[in-house]
Amino acid sequence: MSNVVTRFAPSPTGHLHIGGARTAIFCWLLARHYGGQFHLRIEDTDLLRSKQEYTDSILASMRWLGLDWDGPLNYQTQRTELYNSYVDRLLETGHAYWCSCTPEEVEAMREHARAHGLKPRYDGRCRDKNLGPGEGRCVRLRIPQTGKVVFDDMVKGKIAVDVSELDDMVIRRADGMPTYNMAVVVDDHEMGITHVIRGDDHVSNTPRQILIYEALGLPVPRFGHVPMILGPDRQKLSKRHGARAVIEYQRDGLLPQALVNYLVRLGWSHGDQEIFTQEELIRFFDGSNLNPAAAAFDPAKLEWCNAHFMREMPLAELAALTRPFVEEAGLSRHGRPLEDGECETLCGMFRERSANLKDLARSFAPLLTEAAELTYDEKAATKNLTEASRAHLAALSGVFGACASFTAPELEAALNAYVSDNGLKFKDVAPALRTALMGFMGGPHLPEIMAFLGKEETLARLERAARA
RNA sequence: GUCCCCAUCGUCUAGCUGGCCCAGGACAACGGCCUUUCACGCCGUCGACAGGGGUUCAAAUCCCCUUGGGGACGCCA
Repeated sequence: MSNVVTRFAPSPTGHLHIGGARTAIFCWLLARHYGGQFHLRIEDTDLLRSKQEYTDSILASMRWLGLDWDGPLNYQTQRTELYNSYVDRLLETGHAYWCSCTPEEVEAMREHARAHGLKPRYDGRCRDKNLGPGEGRCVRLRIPQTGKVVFDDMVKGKIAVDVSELDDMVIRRADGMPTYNMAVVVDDHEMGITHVIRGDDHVSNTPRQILIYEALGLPVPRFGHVPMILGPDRQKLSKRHGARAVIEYQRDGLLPQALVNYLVRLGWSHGDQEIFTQEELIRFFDGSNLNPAAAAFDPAKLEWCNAHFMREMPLAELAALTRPFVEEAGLSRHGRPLEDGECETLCGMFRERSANLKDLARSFAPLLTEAAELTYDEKAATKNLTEASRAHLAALSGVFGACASFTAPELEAALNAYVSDNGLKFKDVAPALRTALMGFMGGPHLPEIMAFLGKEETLARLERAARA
């Protein structure tokens, strides 16, 4: 396969959702795999619902996901002249004709057909009237009366539809605007699209579009219809499934590479491999191994995937991405923003305990409040801050106070010395120490916590807990 | 109603040129190990070829039917 050109054609009537994002990813990967081109086309012909802010949002999400596109952005509006030149061509060659039927009349035909158990379709009554343009007249495609439209779908295989299932569809409305199928064919041809990958709700449009290509004498591109994404309950995906816009995942602290990885695996596979780098995705995604069955969206696996990437990525990178969430959470250190090094240290300490950047940032909170502000988990305090353990905390305050450099190794050595010198076991003091330092039974290793807190803050926490 | 598409563990899937599959991996769940805690990690358990007919020495893999899902039948996109 050479010279692969794909496209993603969203309508700017909302933010980019995960279904569209997955389609875009597939298109992008196919183009990148074959060293071809990936174009973006904004289908904004729905004037009422299309908004510039949605176009901007979709573009922002595309960039965030790392899906760069080639060439200029294409808008469908203000190309009616182009579309109509193709319609004219069809009219001239006899592949299309003017129709004076009103929408009401057509609706009546459909009702009639339906009532007789037939396929509701236009009966072609204006086919041979040889009408010209006129008020209220639309243009219809003159489709073959017999035969089948057959195409080999990249994901579903051979699909055949008898032309009797189709009718002479409108390609130009009475108001002069092209219909969707007409515009898509013209655009895809003009853009040199070789592979059309889209949601499988378009399979039934495909034979119609192929008929237009054939009437125009244009080469028909390859089609690939990917199944829609279902909710965890196997129903059509909706907001209540936690399946939202890409921008929302971004706000919740998901990593784009994790979302991409998860979405790609939903409907595509490469053996048993679960985690891919972008390079691997490009190398392996050749348009095969696409699953023809619909897949259910699983938030739990997405979360696992994200947690995985958070653990694997370079710490400095993670820290840079986490910082905005720290600020958003209103966290600071002694009233000043975190330094890069501090943020990185905290990320290293907490990253394997969080599944997204937002939670990661929030998990820093216990280490960023003042000793007096730290809240104790009631159960932990009752259980661990006993009279005996409080005495240990007071003693430990002196032990740590004597540490000069206050580094984790030094603190660990001091703590171990205290334990063994007093004939204790580590667990005789650890729970109390943890409660005093974190406020609850969770978090990183004790010496690391103290090293980050620093001598003053550490002692303040020990003393406060010892008094409690 | 008509047409099109789909069908392996709860979920994502491997398998699909039939035998290596009394079906493999991952997420989730559960149990254990590690461990001061929470996690991570590691080990293990539970768990599926929708049903019925064929074809074949042999079927998850091929064919048919049934059932169950989904989609489409607009001068919407």
